[in-house]
Parts: sequence; C-alpha cells; structure tokens
Amino acid sequence: MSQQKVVSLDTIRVACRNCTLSSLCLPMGLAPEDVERLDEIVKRTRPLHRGDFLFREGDRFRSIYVVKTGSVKTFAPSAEGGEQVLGFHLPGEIIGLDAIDKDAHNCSAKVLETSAICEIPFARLEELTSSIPSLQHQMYRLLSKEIGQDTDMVLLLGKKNAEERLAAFLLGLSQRLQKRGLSPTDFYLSMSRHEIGNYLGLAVETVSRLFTRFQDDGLMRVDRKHIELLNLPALETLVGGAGPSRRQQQQ
Amino acid sequence: MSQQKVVSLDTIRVACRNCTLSSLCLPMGLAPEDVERLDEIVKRTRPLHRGDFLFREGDRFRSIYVVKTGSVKTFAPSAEGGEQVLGFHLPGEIIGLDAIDKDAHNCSAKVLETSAICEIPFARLEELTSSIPSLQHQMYRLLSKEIGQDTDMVLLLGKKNAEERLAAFLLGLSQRLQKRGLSPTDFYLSMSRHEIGNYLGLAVETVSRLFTRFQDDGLMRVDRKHIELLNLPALETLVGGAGPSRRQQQQ
DNA sequence: CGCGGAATTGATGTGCATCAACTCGGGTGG
DNA sequence: CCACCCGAGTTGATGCACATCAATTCCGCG
Repeated sequence: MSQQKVVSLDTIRVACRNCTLSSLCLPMGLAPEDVERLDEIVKRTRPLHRGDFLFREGDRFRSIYVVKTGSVKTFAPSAEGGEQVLGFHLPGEIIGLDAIDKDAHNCSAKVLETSAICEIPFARLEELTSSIPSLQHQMYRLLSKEIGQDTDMVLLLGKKNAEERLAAFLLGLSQRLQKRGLSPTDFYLSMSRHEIGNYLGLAVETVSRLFTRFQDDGLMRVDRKHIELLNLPALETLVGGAGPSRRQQQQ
Repeated sequence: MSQQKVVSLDTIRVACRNCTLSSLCLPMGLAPEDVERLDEIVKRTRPLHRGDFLFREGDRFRSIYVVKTGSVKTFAPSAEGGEQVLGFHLPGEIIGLDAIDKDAHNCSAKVLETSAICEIPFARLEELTSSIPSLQHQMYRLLSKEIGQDTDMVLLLGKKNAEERLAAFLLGLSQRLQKRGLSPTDFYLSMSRHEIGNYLGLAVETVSRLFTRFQDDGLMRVDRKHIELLNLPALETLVGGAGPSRRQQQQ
C-alpha cells in the first residue's frame, strides 16, 4: 500500500528467505544447508505494480511464484468474455501450482498493488526435491493443501448464501493476515468490490449491501477499502452455523 | 452394474496394472523395471460394495486409491449436518490426494456400486518417487491436475446456471468414460438425482426438470439411470456459450 | 476543477429453491 | 406370485434470495 523507504536488497533477501522458509519449509525441519540450496534457486524480481501480470493464461509454465509483500489475484476466462476470479494471494502464498499438469498456465495472475514477488524456477525446484525427501514431502503437502482450499471454495459456492460467503471471505482474509503477523481485524482490501463479488459468485451490489448490513449490525466498520472487524465470533457464527434466521441448506 | 462371472485374481491384477499405468505413468515413459517396482507396492482389495467406505473424514491418511471398476463419491460435511458432494470418481481416477497436507482425510469416500479399488500406501509411494524422478514428476502432475479440476468446478458453481451445470456434468462424464474406452454416449448413472443436485449446487427437482427438458429438446434420452446422449455438439454449445437465449454472465 | 470509474442505494424482475402432491419401481414378506 | 410398502423420481404451484436495471453519490486522478 505504501513504501516508506526504498527497500534495500538485503531486506528483500531476508524477507524473501522468510517467505520461502515459511511457505515451503516451516512445518518440516529442513537442514540448514538444504535451505541454502533452496534459497539459491530463488530469483528475486524487482517490485511489481498494480496491473502487472506474473503470467497469463496460456503462457508456458516455467516458475511458481511466492508473494513476499502485496497481493495478487488469479483469474480464468469464463464463458462469453467474462472472467472468474479464482483467488487472492497474500504474502507467503504460492501461485502457479495448477500449471504443472499441462505445462502451461491455465489462469492469469495480476498484481493488485505494489508487490514483491519471488520466482522459483520449477525445473530446478524439481531437481532439488528429488534429492531432498523432506522437501519433496513439503511440495506434496503444498499441492495437497491447494486442493483442500479449492474444496472449501466449492463448498462455499455450492452451499452457502450471500451472507455466509462474505463472512467466510472476511474471516479467511483475517486468518491469513494473522498467520503473517499482520492485524487480523484491521486491514485494507486491495481488490475492488467487483472482484470480491466475482470471486464469491455474487453481484457487486450484493456485496455492497452486505458490507452496509454488516456495519449496521456492528460486525465491522467499512470505510472504502479500509476494513475493521469488530466481532469475529459473530462472523464465525454466520459462516459455520448457516446463519441463524436464514433458510437452512438443501439436504 | 452387473457381474457376468467371478473375476479371477489375474484379471484384477492385469486390470489393476492397467489402471496404475494409465493414471500414474501413461504420459511419461517409465522404465519397465520401475513400473514393476510401482506395481509391487499396490495392494489389491477385494471388490467393495455399494455403501462401503474407502475412508471417512478424519481418518488418518495412509493410502491413496485408484478406481479400477465401478464408481466412488467423495463428500464433506457441510454446515448443519448436510453434506457437499465433492466428486464422482470413475475407473482410472485417483482418490485421497487432498489428505496429504493434514495427514488426515478431510472428506469421506463411499462406493456407489460394486467396485474394484487399488490401494497405494502413500509412504511407500513417496519413497519410490524419491528415487524415480519421472514418477515424482507424474505425482506433481496428478496433484496439479486435481487443482485444475477443482478450478473448473469453481467456475461452474460461480458462473454457470442450472442448465449449463447439468450439461457440463453430462459432458464431463461422457469424456471421462470415453477416456477409459467406454461408450461416451450410452451409460448408467451410479449416483442418485439427489447426489447430482448436491454436487452441482442444485435442488433435486431442478435436476429432474432439466433431464426432462433436455429429453424433450432431443438432446438425450433418459430412462431412470440409463442415459443416452443424442446430441453432444448441442450440449457443448449449452456449456461453453453460456446458453444462447439466457442471461449473460456478470462482468 | 471537472471528469470517470467505483461504490452505494433503491426498484424491479427472475431463476431456482421450496413446498406439496403424486407416480413409479423395486424389494420384501406373506 | 402378488400385495404392500417405501424411497426415488417427477411434476406443479408458490415464494424468495439475489441478479439486474437505474439513478445518485463518492472519490481518485489528470
């Protein structure tokens, strides 16, 4: 969102090492020299800006990307020239794993705000995982986790109403930010209402109305792109419990 | 659906070898001795029957499963005791990859009809992939493919109307059956209307009405669980083109 | 300062869920 | 072998959540 000072190369390096560590290696103990080997294949790219593409649908698959700071959205063309937003990617999160299969990207990735992104050439990563079993296991876990997240999304789109979807979206952001040591209750949305609606399978107007309603109900404070969550437990109730005074789910 | 004769062990072995081959190794050339090593860790299970579980949500993750014959559905609990059907798995398809991350299954897998299933202990598979780079690459591709499929599902649930969803469902089945050398236009549905609706985010009644409509329009013939697709191109138009005389997609 | 896209808010329409009634087929027990 | 039963599927009537249309305001930016 802001950049108080020119970020030194060292800062990037350290931060990037951090993001590599936490995303790829945190849960498994990886020998320090292996971390070093992993670190060596990571390319640091200069800061990217709003609107820049990491890759476009159809591009040959070469690398996966890790968000260091900022945010990225991925989206695929839908029928009739429209697009489906597939995800918003925050610091520490990985982009591009879906391209391994066809060796080509089947979605596009666009930077939402000034962001620092690490690029990891997949061929080299694959060599590395061959010789480091625990890193291989990490890769399997990462891929598997992605499947799990998509499953959550299917559940959201298949079974939840508008209210539940937006509550789930906000809580999801909150938790992911918290994981990175950022405030889980006070943050800025880097994406537009339109993109949120597209992502959640809702119309812009519905998103807008729900923000207003949530605010009126004291669940949150909304000022343009600035969000303050005032009542996380209540939001959790909305998501999990299928909404108190709402229709119950089919089946 | 039927079982003309008791299947001999050899038949199972050969068929299972086939399914392992085609799912895990077909696209990459794998040395014959490596295929042998892979084949050795595959467990053959006796035929399973309608209602049997491969695993339940929460079970410790030990193996992935490959459908040899028959079909399996996977589903996760939704809010309020309901369930979300996550997928139907046909011969040659793999189940359980989503459990690697948490080392526990986060969905259940239930057999829809008498089926033969291969079990592959994941720990042993992982050992194998460490020493066979091309097999490791195959695993990455399989996991990545699964992500791509989930993405398709998100697009379907987020952007398609009832008609498009059912058309996409039928075409999907058709193509997957064809891949296994079965008829792409004449097949039996092993799942109930209820399960189809649940999977597609639709009510049973809507599914039923659409079957009737499609039949009236000459797109297909429906008799109970027996399906004949009479006009694949027309179905494809329904899916891709967002329906000729229908509302256009948002954005 | 003024333009234009983003967001909000209100009014209206509709696709599909829901409710309800009925039919069908398959399995069971007498 | 048939009568019964029960769950699955179909069909029709109604309602509602959310999309769509329309008008206005708001803010960012040149």
